[in-house]
Amino acid sequence: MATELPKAYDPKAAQEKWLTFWEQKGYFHSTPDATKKPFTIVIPPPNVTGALHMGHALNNTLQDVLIRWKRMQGFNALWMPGTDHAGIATQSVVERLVLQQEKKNRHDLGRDELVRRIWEWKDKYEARILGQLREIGASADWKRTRFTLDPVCARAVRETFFRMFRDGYIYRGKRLVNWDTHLQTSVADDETDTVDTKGGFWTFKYQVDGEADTFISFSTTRPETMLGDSALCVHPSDERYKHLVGKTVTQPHTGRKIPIIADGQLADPKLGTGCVKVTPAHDPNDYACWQRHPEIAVINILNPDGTINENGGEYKGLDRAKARDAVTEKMKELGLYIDRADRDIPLKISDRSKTPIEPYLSDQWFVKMADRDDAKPGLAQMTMDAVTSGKVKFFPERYARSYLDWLGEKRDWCISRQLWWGHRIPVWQSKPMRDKDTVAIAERRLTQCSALSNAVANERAFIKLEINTEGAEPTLLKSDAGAFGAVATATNYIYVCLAEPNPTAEQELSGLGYQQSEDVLDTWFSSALWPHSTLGWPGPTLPEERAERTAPDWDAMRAYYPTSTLVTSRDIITLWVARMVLTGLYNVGDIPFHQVYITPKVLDGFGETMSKSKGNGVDPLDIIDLYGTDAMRYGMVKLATETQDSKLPVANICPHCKKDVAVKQEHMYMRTKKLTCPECKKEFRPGGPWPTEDPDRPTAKQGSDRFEEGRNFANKMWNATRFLLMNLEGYTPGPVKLEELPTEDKWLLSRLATTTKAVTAALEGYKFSDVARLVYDFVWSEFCDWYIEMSKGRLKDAAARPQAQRVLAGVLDGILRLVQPVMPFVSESLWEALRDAAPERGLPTPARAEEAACIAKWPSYPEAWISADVEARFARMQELVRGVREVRNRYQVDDKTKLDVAVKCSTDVAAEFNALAAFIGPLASISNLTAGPAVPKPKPSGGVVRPEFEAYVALAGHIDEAAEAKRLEKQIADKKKSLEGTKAKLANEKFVSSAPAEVVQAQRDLLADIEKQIASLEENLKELKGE
RNA sequence: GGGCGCUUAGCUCAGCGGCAGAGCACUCCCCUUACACGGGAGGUGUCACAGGUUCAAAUCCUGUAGCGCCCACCA
Repeated sequence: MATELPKAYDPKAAQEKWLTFWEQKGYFHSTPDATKKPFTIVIPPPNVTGALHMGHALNNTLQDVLIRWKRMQGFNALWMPGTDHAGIATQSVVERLVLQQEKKNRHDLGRDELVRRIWEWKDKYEARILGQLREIGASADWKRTRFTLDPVCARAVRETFFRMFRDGYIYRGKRLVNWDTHLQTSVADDETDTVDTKGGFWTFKYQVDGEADTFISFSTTRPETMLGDSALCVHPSDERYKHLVGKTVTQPHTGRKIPIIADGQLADPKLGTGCVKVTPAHDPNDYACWQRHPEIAVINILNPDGTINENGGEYKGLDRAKARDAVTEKMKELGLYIDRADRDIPLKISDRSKTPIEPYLSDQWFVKMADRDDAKPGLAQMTMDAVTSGKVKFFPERYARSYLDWLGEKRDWCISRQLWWGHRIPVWQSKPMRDKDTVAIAERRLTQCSALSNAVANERAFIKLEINTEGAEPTLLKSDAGAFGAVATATNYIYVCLAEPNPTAEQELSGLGYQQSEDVLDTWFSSALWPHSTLGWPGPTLPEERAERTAPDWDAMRAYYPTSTLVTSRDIITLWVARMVLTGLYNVGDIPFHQVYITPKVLDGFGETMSKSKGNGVDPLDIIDLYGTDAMRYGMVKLATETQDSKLPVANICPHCKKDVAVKQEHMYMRTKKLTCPECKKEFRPGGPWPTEDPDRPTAKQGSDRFEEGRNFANKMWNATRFLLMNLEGYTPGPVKLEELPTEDKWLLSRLATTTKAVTAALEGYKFSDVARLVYDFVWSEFCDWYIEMSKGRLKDAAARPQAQRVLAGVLDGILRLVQPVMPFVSESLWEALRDAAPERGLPTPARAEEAACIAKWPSYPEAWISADVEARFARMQELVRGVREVRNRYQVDDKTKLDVAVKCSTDVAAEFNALAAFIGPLASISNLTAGPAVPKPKPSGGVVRPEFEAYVALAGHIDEAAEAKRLEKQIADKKKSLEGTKAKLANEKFVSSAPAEVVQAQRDLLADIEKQIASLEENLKELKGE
């Protein structure tokens, strides 16, 4: 009969059981279904490097809450899971591994072998990450799992590149990029860190040509770049140098003549000597200066590995640091050295290799973002319009601004990366050609390639000429010694882009000496396509495919695109969100999602962002292990307030003696890898993202009391259900008629209806924290604390029992539904228990329960159940009960005198008690009203006892009369003060006329209340004094 | 330098015009047959600071300070 549950909820058993069950049932697999409205979320694909962290836990929990909720609401819910290949991050991890284990670098391995190793590595870590996602309860459609290098994604990437190339959005150009000399690749700005480093501030001078006695001095933090100087620059209004502008100096190391120019943006008269050297190829500001002064040269002096190249003359081959010393030394020898001062300089460091970044001029591919002259849309503007028009909405709204501001700059997007791991750029490039005739010949040759011509005719290949004869495009310039000014070298190219792999055409191209670009695409290029590439875009692309548009993937695209909500973190609004909107509009002609919810950030206990490099991360699996998945999820939902970031202080739990050892900030900064337990004095390694185990020292798990709330909550529901199951003997389903129910039932149903409505509204507004709070308060403070207590009496009464059982089962049913999106495991466990005992249940009319909570219908209750009147009466009753308890607790009143309370306290209250006669039965069963020690004894007083019970207290005679009198007097004085304030308020005409009627009424009630209280207190005081 | 947040109880955070709140921690009482991951009661606050608007400000406005994040920049 009644199932007997264990006394406490065991999260581990439940988790394993339900994960398996859900999967077997296939609840989370979605297929296109015309009868249901779709609700789609694509996961922000986690990098295949490393493990999940707290940020993932937060982000994915929230997505899962939305998906589970919408699924219950009857939507065709699809949560598309997957992972990202994360170009640099992944490649450098594997490169490092290979270097450690085999002492080989990537060039030793070769491209194919390295890529093969990375795939191997990826398979392993992807499985781990997906496993972790599954463990946090993610109800994703695992059958659709995607990876950004999957064939479906590759196809979409290639198609996008092809179209953009064809439409003139993608071009090749030279840019100063952040060059990682160690990994020999460019890295994005966000993949660098800027750290203050001790450096120097050198001042040198050059002699002005033709004027033996005239010198001009300048300062620099990087003397070695003097080898690449192509000008000196002063401020145009700087009187000190005005007469020198237009003259030249001879750079002593290279013998190059360089001009003195004036540029108001580059030179700051107040800084240093007011004169600055210009190295366009190795400094972003100088590069910008060159763009304003194209007459000066751009001289690259570095090899990709960071050594000086042939442009550095005799310094060729030297490492940067050695070159710096040598260059400085030479200046000393020439008597051109002035001084050197210590200075902290901001040094850009590559996130991946931890080596200094070198600004470096190189060939890159770009996506043009600016407006266009032709009819085609400007990509940035188009992407902005999607948000300004309200088609894509941000929650919280303010984040739309970061999006718009960034796009507003319309800066071109550099999409090439000098890596091996990623989508290779599908462009074949000719050798540079000197003149137009050569180009014409080359063009003609291309037309003789049959496979290629065929592809061109089918719009599956595109040929583009890049004519630079006029020097329109910046090229790497080397000025001849003794002359300055740009000498444009003619560099004409033919580029061929293939829309899909085409071995024959590729063979033809290579026969003509064309080479495929070595570069791969920026990871964000493939992530940008995620919402549509994972759904099968571009669908049929070949003519024969287009003829029959029946491919299943194409159906998915039509069924689920645009997706509903994107849940992501604020720091990739520009890198990712904006670009998804861009490619969605460009490729599909529609936005990728309707709403973007930006999650808060989980910070460490000291308010800093968690990161691997800081070593302050927390492993969600530690939390799950200690408190259970539901508790972890509840904690995440609870902290997701209006994007208020939230600190998560943690303690290491000593693996030897289980004592909590607080994490200190210095552990983090020093990356402490060893701690001694203050309790058992044994050593352990603090918890955190350490890559390997330490055999000598076990690693501590990390805990945080912030997850206790969720754990306790799960247990509370568990036991509430347990209580019900113990009292379900003889249960019969039956409809519930509100008007026939006792007040406490009406109250409970009113609260249930209110809560359900509020929870639904909170979910709709992405107010996750409210969801957790609302459910918690209703379950704990209302259902358990009051209703269950009051039901105990009725369950013993044969007449009242059936009704009480139905209400209990019905409300619990609603609770399990409400809590399911947040705490699916405990909900499912209790759903099962309840199903066995009361398969038919529910309010107002019972029905057979669904086979699982996760597919149960989302609840909603009649609006008519919500009654302010009932809730107010119940609230007053609670107040009275609390008053009684307080008196009893403070003065240790025994059971026998309990009734006296009602009689001896002020007559008004007694009357109220009588008016609430309907509650007397239920009241009696609230344990604390009936139980209590037999012997009354006085207790030290403190605080305020509700005035309505003062009479009783006085009569009880168990008190320190002098102290009580004093306390009463103070209370009376306080009350009088507050009475004056309220009177003044009500006497104020402006208040009475301008405040809302209910507010004024509340003040009047308050006034009356205070007056009554004062009278009562004064009465008590009199009695106490024996007057 | 530009932008966006934050500052409320010992800790972590809600509240965002109308009698200062929750969880944890703390004090006292209670192993009352759902739950000690529990029950009952209690204490705890110049709502960062300074001005202003308002009958009324933790809440709105202005400024100041401290903290955090993003973006630019620092020869």
